[in-house]
Amino acid sequence: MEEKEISQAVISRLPRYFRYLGELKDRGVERISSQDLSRLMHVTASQIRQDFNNFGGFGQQGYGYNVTYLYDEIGKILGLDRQHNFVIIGAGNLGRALGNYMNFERRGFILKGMFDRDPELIGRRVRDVSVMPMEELESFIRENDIDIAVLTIPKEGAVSVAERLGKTQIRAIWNFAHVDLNVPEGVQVENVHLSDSLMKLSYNINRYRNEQM
Amino acid sequence: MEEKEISQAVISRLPRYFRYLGELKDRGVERISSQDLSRLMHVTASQIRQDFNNFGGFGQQGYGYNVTYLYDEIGKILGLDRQHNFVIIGAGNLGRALGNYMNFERRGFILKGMFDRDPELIGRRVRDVSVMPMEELESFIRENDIDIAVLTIPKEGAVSVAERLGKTQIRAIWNFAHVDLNVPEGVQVENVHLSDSLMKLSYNINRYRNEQM
DNA sequence: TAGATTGTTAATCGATTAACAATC
DNA sequence: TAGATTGTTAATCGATTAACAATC
Repeated sequence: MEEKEISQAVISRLPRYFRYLGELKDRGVERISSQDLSRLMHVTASQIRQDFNNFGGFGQQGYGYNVTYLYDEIGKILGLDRQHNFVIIGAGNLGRALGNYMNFERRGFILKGMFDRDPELIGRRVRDVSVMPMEELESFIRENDIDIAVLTIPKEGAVSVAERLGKTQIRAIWNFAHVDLNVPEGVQVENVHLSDSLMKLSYNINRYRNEQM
Repeated sequence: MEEKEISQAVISRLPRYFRYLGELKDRGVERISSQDLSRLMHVTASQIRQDFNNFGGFGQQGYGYNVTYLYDEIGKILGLDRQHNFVIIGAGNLGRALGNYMNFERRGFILKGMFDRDPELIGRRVRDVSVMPMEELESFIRENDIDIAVLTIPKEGAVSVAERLGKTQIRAIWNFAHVDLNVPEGVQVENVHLSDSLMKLSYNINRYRNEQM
């Protein structure tokens, strides 16, 4: 295919484009120019055109972009036209919250199983899956075509579980544990470090306070 | 104080430094050079020194950095030496999960109250606070010295709640709703868009798949 | 003192913005 | 056709990395 690598800065912006285009589509808007979209999203029109052109032109000179077409194309780029089966490892509060979050399913992310090492939680149901013991992790992944593992366990256990996952067919780990994971190349890790995010918030509160003084 | 603005790129890296330094501290390590830290964290030593020097020198030539001192200083920069009182708005699965997450308290973030518009949930207890009705939001914020609001409600309600919050003394919104908020200047918004993060993960899975072909 | 390592300036790299020719 | 707006090249800006003099 010989495509040049797209920078992660661009990728990070795609979900936001996707969201705005989805809203425009729902409102029945048929076409939009990069300038109108730029005003709506508070980014430059130049950046919008550059971003889209990383993937080949989606627009038409003198017309703009067809909303539905662009929405679909970005969806495809993000892989939302495929089904992704996932398991959640860690059936605590956060794991159950994510398991219950229905919107993922709408985007093709299907919860297939949940795991926990706490015997208390085994058998407990979250939507239509029940919590399984950690011993069954590898066989379940193998037999259910799982490609994403969501890690919602404390950081102490996360590193060794990630190591186990690295030996399976899993393609990606969505990591909520507050630790950096080591995985074989080819396994994607996307970190959601909530306390990092909260600290950034805290910095910005205090920065603003100081600027005012 | 006349300080030059620190870029958000630098700020985003501080919590990770803080985490690694905390671990080193716990392991009893007294000093570390930028080079050793760079190997540990897989970033360049140059970046580490540049980052720290944004805030004035924390190190000593020929010696390196004192771990405890550096840890404390970064903590102060992040505002972790102050107490931040917060409320959670939205007592669903995610709101309760965040409310139960004890580690925030260790960093000075104290849960003071929870709110929901669902009468079913009013009075329900999460740790030592109970869920209050939305009508009480403003008075509670005023009377309890709240400076952070955590938004864990569906996107439909989030925009109007953010508007209400903008009129209070609140200094920051930690936004889990999948929508961009409009707030007065001086109110910080830190977004945690989980589905954006999942989409990025999805992109990277498929990118890697394509590269192999 | 000599060696180590920072703080800081300079060079490079990458990402964003501006400009405009191509074209619908 | 004329006007609008993209696709794309060039210019600018900012962030990262390299280099080295200062200094502990």
